[in-house]
Amino acid sequence: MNSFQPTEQRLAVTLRHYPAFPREPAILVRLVKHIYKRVHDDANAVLKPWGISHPEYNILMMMYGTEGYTLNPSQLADAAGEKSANITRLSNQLCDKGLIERTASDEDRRKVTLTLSKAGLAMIGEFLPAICALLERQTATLKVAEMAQMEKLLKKFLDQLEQS
Amino acid sequence: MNSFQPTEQRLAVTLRHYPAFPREPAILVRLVKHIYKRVHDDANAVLKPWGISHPEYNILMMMYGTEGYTLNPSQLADAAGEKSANITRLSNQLCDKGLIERTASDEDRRKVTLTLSKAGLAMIGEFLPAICALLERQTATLKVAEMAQMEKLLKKFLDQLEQS
DNA sequence: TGTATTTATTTCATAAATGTAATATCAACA
DNA sequence: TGTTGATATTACATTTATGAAATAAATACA
Repeated sequence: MNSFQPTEQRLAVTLRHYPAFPREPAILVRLVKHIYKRVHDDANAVLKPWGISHPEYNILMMMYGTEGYTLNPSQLADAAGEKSANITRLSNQLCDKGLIERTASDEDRRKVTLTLSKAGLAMIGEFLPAICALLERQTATLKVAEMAQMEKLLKKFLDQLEQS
Repeated sequence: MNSFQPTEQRLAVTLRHYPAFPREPAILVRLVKHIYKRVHDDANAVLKPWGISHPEYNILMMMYGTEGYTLNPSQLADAAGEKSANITRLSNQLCDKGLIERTASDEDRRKVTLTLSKAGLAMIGEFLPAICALLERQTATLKVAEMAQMEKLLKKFLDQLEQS
């Protein structure tokens, strides 16, 4: 019934061929992949009317979530989970669209300061209702306690990933 | 201490700016993104000695997990969660490397049959121990019950994503 | 049979992501 | 002060992913 079944089915066969294969970890990794792809596609679809992509949205939201709407590329890379080369490209795009502004920092001239522009702030105000609706829809059947539980478990998973 | 903190911190500020923003759903989506990136990078690193990428690995494993090691591109797209254009490119690469074979189907000549080659099967046998070790490491701190719980919750999440 | 529809796959143009190297500034300290 | 090493950012080349259109075979059915 769901898109995961073909994947899960193949894992069962894999286990018959290779019994040492760790089923649970593999299931989790594959579920995460499926979910990520879906979430990514959905976000792109919702954002299309504003002409921005999901990664661009993430950048904008990380700036929106920063006091003063200002940070520099390396902080942005951390917050958005993108590599620095991607940050350069994405912030160029957003500059071209007039949504953020780039200025050289005075104290440390290696640094660059990125700030949300008025237009960027305005656009966020426009698409946020659609994004909120999407997020609500995507989790409509999940109970609050389930989401909290998932958050806890995913954080533990991420922690372990980063240590290993 | 972990890479998610900057992201979570920004979500807190976002909520002050825009209280209607659904915190839990947003947290989950961002955790999934972080986890996926990490898992993807780790797998690429482990597979590098064999000269294959994570998506190529996924293709090979979906074939390994199929009776007769044979399927056609559209089944493969479903199982691997890749778009069909990607399947063409990836299966071309794997053909070039001699890991899979492509033949025209007799019953339905629109279809193409992809089969794991002897070399492909052999390579899987070689890298599986390293992959198993990776999966075990990545989930070392997770208890069996926690993984089972996460599987259940992630499946429910994915189901909802696909219906909305 | 002939025509229209649907399904399977690929091609091609474009966009997105990544790794590596290059550039520039800063900090430390002899 | 000058030199060294570290850090921040960007540029460039390459790989990877995607969407949309093209091709070709199967199916439905008038």
